[in-house]
Amino acid sequence: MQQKAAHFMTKKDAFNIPELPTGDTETVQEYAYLRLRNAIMLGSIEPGTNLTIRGLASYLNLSPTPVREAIRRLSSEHALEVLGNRRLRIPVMEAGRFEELIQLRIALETHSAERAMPYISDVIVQELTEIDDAMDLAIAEYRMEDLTQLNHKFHRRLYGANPYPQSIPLIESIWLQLGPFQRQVVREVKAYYHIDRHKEVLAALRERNATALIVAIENDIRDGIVRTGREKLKQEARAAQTGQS
Amino acid sequence: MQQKAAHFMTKKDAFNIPELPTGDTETVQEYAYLRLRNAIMLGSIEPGTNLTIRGLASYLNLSPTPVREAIRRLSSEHALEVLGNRRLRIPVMEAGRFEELIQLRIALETHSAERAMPYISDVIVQELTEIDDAMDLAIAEYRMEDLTQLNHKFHRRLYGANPYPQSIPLIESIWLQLGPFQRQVVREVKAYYHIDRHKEVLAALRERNATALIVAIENDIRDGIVRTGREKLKQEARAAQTGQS
DNA sequence: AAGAAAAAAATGTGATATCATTTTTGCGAC
DNA sequence: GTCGCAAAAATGATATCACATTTTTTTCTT
Repeated sequence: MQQKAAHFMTKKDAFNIPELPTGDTETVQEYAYLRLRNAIMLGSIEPGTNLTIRGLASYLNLSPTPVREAIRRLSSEHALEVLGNRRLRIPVMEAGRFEELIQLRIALETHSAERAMPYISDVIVQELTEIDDAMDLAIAEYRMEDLTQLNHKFHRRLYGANPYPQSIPLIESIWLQLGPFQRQVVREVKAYYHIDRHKEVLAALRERNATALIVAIENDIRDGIVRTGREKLKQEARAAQTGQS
Repeated sequence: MQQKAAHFMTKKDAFNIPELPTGDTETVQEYAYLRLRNAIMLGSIEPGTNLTIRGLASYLNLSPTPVREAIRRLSSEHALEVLGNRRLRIPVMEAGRFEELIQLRIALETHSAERAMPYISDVIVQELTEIDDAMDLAIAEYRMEDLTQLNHKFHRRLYGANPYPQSIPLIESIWLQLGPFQRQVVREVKAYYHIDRHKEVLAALRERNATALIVAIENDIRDGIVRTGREKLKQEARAAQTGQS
């Protein structure tokens, strides 16, 4: 079945990398980096797909050099794997890795929220409220890409209240690793419903209550996609066991 | 004064990047990456030094291309900054950043220790004991570079007991950011003495006591260089305030 | 001597060429 | 058909080249 699908699916149309506003990039390397990063985050490149530097370069109409540099950066952030042979791919999620990434995300984000708390001002709470309102709208209109981006913006703004937000790049690396899988889940599982825990986060911030904030952040992460994601991974494991290839 | 020093100090001898066994590298890019990484970690390149891609390339006897890629990776790991103008440098430590990095390190490493605990076996405890013995020897003989490397090896081995050690790359990024400053401290502050908290860590592991392990890890990090580092940063801040340039 | 303008050198970036290695394709034997 | 093998194509890695921009040095003016 898989082979049949691969038969008429050439490399060209195996993925569709969304374009990107070309304005805000200074160098081609950065453009390639941002565009590939965005594509990975949005799940535009199926995990497991074989990629090549030259293939991506010609797809993006660039020379291999800047693409290669973009790939080095993405591989440093664990957004993609550089396999020993001459292949690149977006890592395929595994149950054990998923659990570790979620736990790591909780540890990092609760820590960052706690470290940001002393710097929370009314202005920041207001900004966060506005982002949350935009999220409500995105949910209502089922704009999932926007929802993801707004969610990241919300968290980034919160942790970035700390004047030395050293943890943000690490958190973004985790987001980047979870992104492709999350999008797979959202795409495949129809019965996905969103529980908005940001209201809890905002309440804790308004009260300047650090303990409540930590709990709210943890709930937010857990309710995100964790349950549905676990379910999908269990099903895949079961399928692999019965219908071994 | 600084200018006078810079006068007879050409770019060539502003740093001395240690050589590296050329055997275990497959590509030139990786060699450059490992060698620069090692040099940064060892404090061979003074934070704040102006660097150029071509300068490093000619210093390492390589073409600019692989050096560029190595630098992209290092900049992704926040081991060095790519300044907008055409300059690279190792970031200079600041008090606020130092505090955040230490707190982040504690959060990440206690989390990782806890997540590794269920996978700790007698074999691993034995390996860790051997590394700790080697550290005692290194301290006695005042081999500071070896001590750093063995310390990292100890922690890596511990957290790596977890079959999905997703946190290790993030922790290594923090080490890389703290490394240059730590070496400055060790070099400048003579009255630095080492408190070995690894014995506590090992005791907690033998008892399979997660709570004690977390405390021991936190103590280990705190006792490392934190107090002395804080002191140096305070002194620098004071000096900058009085003798403003 | 000091500052401004001009010339020279250096730098980052990206495309291209080359080479060794790997992957894919084509083709004949069974 | 399918397996094996050789030819062909593709790929990653790196050096080099070209170009625009920036930095540094030199020269000229006052």
